[in-house]
Amino acid sequence: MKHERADAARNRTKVLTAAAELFAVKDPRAVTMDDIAKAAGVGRGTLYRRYPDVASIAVALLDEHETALQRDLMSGPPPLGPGAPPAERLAAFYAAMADLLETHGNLALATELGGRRFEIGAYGFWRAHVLSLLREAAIPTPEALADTLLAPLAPEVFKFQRAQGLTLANIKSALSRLAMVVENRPG
Amino acid sequence: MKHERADAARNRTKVLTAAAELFAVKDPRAVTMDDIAKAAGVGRGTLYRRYPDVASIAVALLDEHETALQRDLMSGPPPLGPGAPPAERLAAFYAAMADLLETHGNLALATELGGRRFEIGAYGFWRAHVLSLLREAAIPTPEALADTLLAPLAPEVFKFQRAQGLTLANIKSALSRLAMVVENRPG
DNA sequence: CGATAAATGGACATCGTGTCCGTTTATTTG
DNA sequence: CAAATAAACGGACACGATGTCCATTTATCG
Repeated sequence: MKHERADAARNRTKVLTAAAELFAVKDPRAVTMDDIAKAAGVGRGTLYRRYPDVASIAVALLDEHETALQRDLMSGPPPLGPGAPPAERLAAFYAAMADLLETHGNLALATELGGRRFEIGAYGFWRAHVLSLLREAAIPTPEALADTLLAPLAPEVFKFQRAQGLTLANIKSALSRLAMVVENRPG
Repeated sequence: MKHERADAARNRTKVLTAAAELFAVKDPRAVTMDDIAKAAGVGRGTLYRRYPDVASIAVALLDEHETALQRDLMSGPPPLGPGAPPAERLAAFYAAMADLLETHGNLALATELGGRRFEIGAYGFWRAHVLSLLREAAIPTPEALADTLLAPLAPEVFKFQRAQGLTLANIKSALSRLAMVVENRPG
């Protein structure tokens, strides 16, 4: 494929760094395409050329952190990666996601503007991962449970919990209790 | 207190029925104050006089259904009301909420426009209920778990699951498995 | 039947969106 | 190095929704 033009590349990074700054400083849901264009010193048209909306810019920024976790899930050491029992892997996944939300919560929030939560590629990945854990644990009809178990990881939920005064440890603890549902036990 | 003026009362019902119609027909997130005013045959100013935004109209509509459930939770027969063990009460609550979402999902969706999920009074009620069940079950530091257990009841989650082809029964089944986390078991 | 206060409705100013297109700039080619 | 070409740029524009404001209408009371 052809090389990206120099000015294009320069503007891309200007946009991304400016957007990251904005997301970090103010409420991500209040960040507008106009804001980003202004902050990046770029025209509106230039911005829209690459990104159709604010959420997709946030996705681009968050992506790098998410793919790191995704790699660990697929081929990292246990309990995150393969090798540990499903319940432990789920708990480890929860803990890792909580850390991700703690560090990049604002970004994650911006990612879902307009209720796009389920349309984003990452959600499909997390869902597939949880689903495979449920299958490995021989849970019957795991499809519904996968979404159910993913719901508490919604950025809004995490943000709300933190705003309530709950600590990261509190939340992780609640999530690890949740992870116990994949254990088969006497009915 | 003074009586509500006749025309005011008439317009109130015109607004509410028109809004209910709109929410039922089209995507609730696309319903605008303008739409409702037009459909109700009422001016914008009249609408804003009573309701500050679309979400609050949806709240008014949903309220009646929610309060019925809230009454049953507090003083209805078990397992929904007091008397049954916490795990069963939670499962019953989940089932009732799933039914509510199945019937009034669009309304619930409209209720949370602008990410207001946690600011709405109803959420506080559900949270208090779950919290009391967790306390009764002697779960340590139950605060974080309450929000975690409530997260799968987000209207968007339910809607997504249904859109995926999952049945109401599938979802209820997943939720009742979730309810098992309140059972104390050998660690 | 006024008088009074409440209720109404639409015009207005503002803001964000997404598109369109004339202009500028990087890159390629001779 | 200079002209040619294609890509990228940026701001103007039209649109849609919001929330407010206030002149006018309407219900209610004495």
